[in-house]
Amino acid sequence: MRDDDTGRRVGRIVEVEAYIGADDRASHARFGRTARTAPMFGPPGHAYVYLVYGMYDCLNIVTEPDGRPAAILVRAVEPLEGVETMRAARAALHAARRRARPASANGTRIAPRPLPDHRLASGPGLVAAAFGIDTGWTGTDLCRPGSPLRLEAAPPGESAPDVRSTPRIGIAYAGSPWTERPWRLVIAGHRSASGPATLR
DNA sequence: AGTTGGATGGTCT
DNA sequence: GACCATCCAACTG
Repeated sequence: MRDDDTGRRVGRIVEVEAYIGADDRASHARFGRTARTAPMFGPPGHAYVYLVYGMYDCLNIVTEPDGRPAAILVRAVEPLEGVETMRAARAALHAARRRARPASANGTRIAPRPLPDHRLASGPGLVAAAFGIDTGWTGTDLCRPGSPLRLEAAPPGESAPDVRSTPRIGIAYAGSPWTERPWRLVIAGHRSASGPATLR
């Protein structure tokens, strides 16, 4: 959840990916400890946020003890509270993208279908956009009570979700066996998971 | 419903 | 100078 004067935003993490160790050829840590990846080397429970494709920020949770590079990429979140704040935060991104692309050849533009609440944060770049997270959040303690950005336990009594594992997304460059490692974890069939409906 | 190409800038060789 | 832990509009069928 994000809990500060920008508006309280709460969501349930429904999809993550694990990047573990310097030998993981899909991990940023494959280059060793650099200025960018230093946060991955610990301490655990803190945020590692990076910019990808020049436009999208991605939120990671550092996992292993100090000195060992590992993190969990938060790929999708089910919005629970602060939906309007998330929508507004995403609007800025939308506007920027629309500016970047010229109108179609005949000049018409089809109005995009309104985005349903459950799809507001269904992708790693969208999670960061909806929660207003950028690289400046790197190092934030996500486990400290009262932190403006933090993890909370699931509500007590909530039944354990049906979690499925698949290969990780967008890492073809890593090669075998890293491309096949089943280190993407999703709540089975969840409508807020990333990707087209047919792949959820 | 599935595919394609472009935006965009930090990071690493 | 090449690549990229992405996303969406605009295509095709």
